[in-house]
Amino acid sequence: MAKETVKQLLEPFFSRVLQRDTLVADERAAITDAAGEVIDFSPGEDLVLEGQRPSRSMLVASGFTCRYRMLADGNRQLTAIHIAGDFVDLHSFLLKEMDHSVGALTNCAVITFPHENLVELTERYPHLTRLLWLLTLLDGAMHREWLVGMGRLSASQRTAHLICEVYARLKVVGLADNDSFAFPITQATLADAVGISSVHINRVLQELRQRHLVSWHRGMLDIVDWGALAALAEFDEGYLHLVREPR
Amino acid sequence: MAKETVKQLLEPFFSRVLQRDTLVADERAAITDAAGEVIDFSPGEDLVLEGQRPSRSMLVASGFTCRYRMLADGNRQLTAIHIAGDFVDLHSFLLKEMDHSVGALTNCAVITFPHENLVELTERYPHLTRLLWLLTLLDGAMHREWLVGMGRLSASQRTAHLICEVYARLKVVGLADNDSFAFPITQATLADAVGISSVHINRVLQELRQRHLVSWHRGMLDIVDWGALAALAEFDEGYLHLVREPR
DNA sequence: CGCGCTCTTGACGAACATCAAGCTCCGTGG
DNA sequence: CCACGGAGCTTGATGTTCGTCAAGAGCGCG
Repeated sequence: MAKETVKQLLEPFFSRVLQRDTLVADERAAITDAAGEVIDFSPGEDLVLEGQRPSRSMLVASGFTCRYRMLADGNRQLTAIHIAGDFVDLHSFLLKEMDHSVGALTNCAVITFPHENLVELTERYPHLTRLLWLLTLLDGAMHREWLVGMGRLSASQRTAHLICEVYARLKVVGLADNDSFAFPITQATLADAVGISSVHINRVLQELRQRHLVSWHRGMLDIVDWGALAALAEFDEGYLHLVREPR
Repeated sequence: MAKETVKQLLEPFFSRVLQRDTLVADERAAITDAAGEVIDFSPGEDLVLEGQRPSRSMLVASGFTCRYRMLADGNRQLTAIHIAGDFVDLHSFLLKEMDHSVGALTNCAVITFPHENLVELTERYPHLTRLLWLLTLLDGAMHREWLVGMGRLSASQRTAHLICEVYARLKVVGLADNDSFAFPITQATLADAVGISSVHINRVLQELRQRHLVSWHRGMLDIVDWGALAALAEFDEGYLHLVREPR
């Protein structure tokens, strides 16, 4: 894989990082050099499975992926949705064994980072290490936000919240504008993210449409009334920590 | 605060770390030296509040604490319960602003680590940095586990799961044996952790007692039938990553 | 044209919230 | 020693949210 191509694919990642801190040229180069193979996945394919011990971590260059766990009764629960610029399993670098699976929701391209390269980065670049660490802390912050919603918000509030979050994150990597973005996933997948049945997500979406908060057609999601949507969801983007400062 | 006292208070922390990796003497000393003031808290007091920008992170030496968020309707949702040996806000070192509060559930003692000392640790001790990082990844793993439960398990399953988790974690720091441990919190707090009402947690606990899974009296929790409890909760301690290996 | 996947709808039931009241336990002060 | 008060626990009645089951409609794709 040509280095120029990798640089291109890493653009969303650098956007995400530079939204929170700065990088010197040396650090940028070190990351680019640490990249390995690039892999494509189709919808429904798994990037990595629960129980596996990956020897590399994966960063989404394009498309949507999710972390999920299956339960005894066959139900599925997503714990994260990942977009371009996100590491999906950077934590496996230190946790070693995957405690969940990662699946592709759409066609997507993924950049791999061999763990031995990551070890070297952490040995040589303390500031870069803190930035990689920060990215996993952002995952944790999003987990907490989902957790609060799961425990105390209604199904329509959680659905609204998820839409707000995905929109806010897509904006950072330039994949959303005019209150609109491509969101080509099924209602069943959305239900698994929100923690409700696929029948109920359908009724929730009808409610959100009837209240003129969003419209969602052929994989394009339009936010009709951002203020009302965010108010319903009690959405406050603070937990995304979109502030550039020294880390 | 005498250094010997700090060493003593750090014992649960070292137990936790040494359950997952090894530490050389130099690293152990560096951590001990990085500790600052020790602070005591009473039940109901807050260690740190949402929106604050702490200049130090706190490690629980004894007692129980929790992370929580308040919602518009006055409801509360816990996102973590912390025991001796846990950092409650190590993430604030890099996230800077707290996106949730941390409260004391019982009397507790807390060791502080000024962020400037943590920066120095990360500049000088790459392996130690990875271990601190690992601890925040464990928080993330627990968040995911709670999330799956919130989305797809019943109230009694989630309650059983929480009990299993707390028990497994307390064992690591030597605070549980004979299937029994001190758990001096109110039913209302437990309800806020599980994401249900205080009326319903009461009924759930009655069910768990009647099914001879646990008993809970005067702040002592006894696990009567671990196998059945873990089966009900679909509890598998894998996500706690209790395996010693090089990180 | 027909097949399969996704979306939609209605009827019914289970899980859990809310409201309201009474109870137990335990520390405090007379 | 007992009366008092308050926090936490317990119980019953009732309503809402959401799950499950079952069937059908729309739609893209071969």
